Amino acid sequence: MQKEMEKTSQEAGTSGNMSGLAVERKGCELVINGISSFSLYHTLECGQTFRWRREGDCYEGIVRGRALRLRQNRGDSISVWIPASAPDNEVYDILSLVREYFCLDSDHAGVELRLREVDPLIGPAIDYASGLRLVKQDPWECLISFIISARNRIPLIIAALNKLSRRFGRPVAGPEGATFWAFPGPEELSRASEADIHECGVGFRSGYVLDAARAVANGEFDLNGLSLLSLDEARQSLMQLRGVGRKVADCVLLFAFQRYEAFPIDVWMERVMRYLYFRNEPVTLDEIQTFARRRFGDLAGFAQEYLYHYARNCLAEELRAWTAAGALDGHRSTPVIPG
DNA sequence: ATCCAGGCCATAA
DNA sequence: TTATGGCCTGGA
Repeated sequence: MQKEMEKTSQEAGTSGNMSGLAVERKGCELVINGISSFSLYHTLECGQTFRWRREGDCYEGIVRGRALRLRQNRGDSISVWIPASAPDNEVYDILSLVREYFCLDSDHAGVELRLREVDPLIGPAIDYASGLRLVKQDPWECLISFIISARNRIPLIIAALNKLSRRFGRPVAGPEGATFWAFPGPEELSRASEADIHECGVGFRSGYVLDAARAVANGEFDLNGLSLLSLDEARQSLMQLRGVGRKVADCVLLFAFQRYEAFPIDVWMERVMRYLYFRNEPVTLDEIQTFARRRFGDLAGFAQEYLYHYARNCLAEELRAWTAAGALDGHRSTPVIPG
């Protein structure tokens, strides 16, 4: 096993991106050192995912049907729980899963550096959440998650996704005898009735979820095929699904298909962009989109996550006061006419 | 109580 | 093509 890990470390170090991961197996955990700028907290609590949960100083979740438990160590290092008696090949699978999901081999410090260079205003957001990485989510779970996110709140979204998993997903053995519930696949969900889904707290989006499940399950909608399309084509394709508009489509493309040029704009992003970049200028949503793509280019998605997370956690009061003061009135494409 | 929260859809001009 | 109202739900 030690040899296998050394080999892994070497491969990572010579893979062309100089990631230089060093992996070590220690009893029940796999320690991964030398990650290029990594914060488990910011990565899992910035809002891109919904189903990871914090347990003490660990985060637990399911990736590709496997239960994972992770902990951040000092510096850019994490530990991954592994069964003490796991054979080498299983440990290797877990390592591969974590590496891929968190994109551990990417030069994230370089991403942060480039963003700071192209935009001085984003500095504070990166200072606050340095190590925030975009993860590689399962496209199906990501799609349903963001359909449910429409006109909804995070605690309710989480509750709905967990209920769906508990009811329609498969149980997965986790650390220390714990049971995790995998998110149900399109086939499993397509066998549910709209009433079943509604009972999970999905609300008026229940029909959208069931439609999507059926379309994907019967092959009418090719989710994996999206990776072959251009960003615009893939977005148009996703938006043919009921319940999927521009914002939800961009979230799926960014979080599941690594289309880092995507820049999803929700109410928080609209507020923070107007506040930081267009303080007293009238701009439309489209103009904000265009501005972001031009300024951040192929790193727009990263910029979006830093700004979104920063806005919610650091600027909430400021933004509330600003909008309450009527700052947005008259600064949209169509001014509100009283009376 | 009324309002609103990580949008989208169906109408209407 | 762009502007409005309504929508499950539950917490303030």
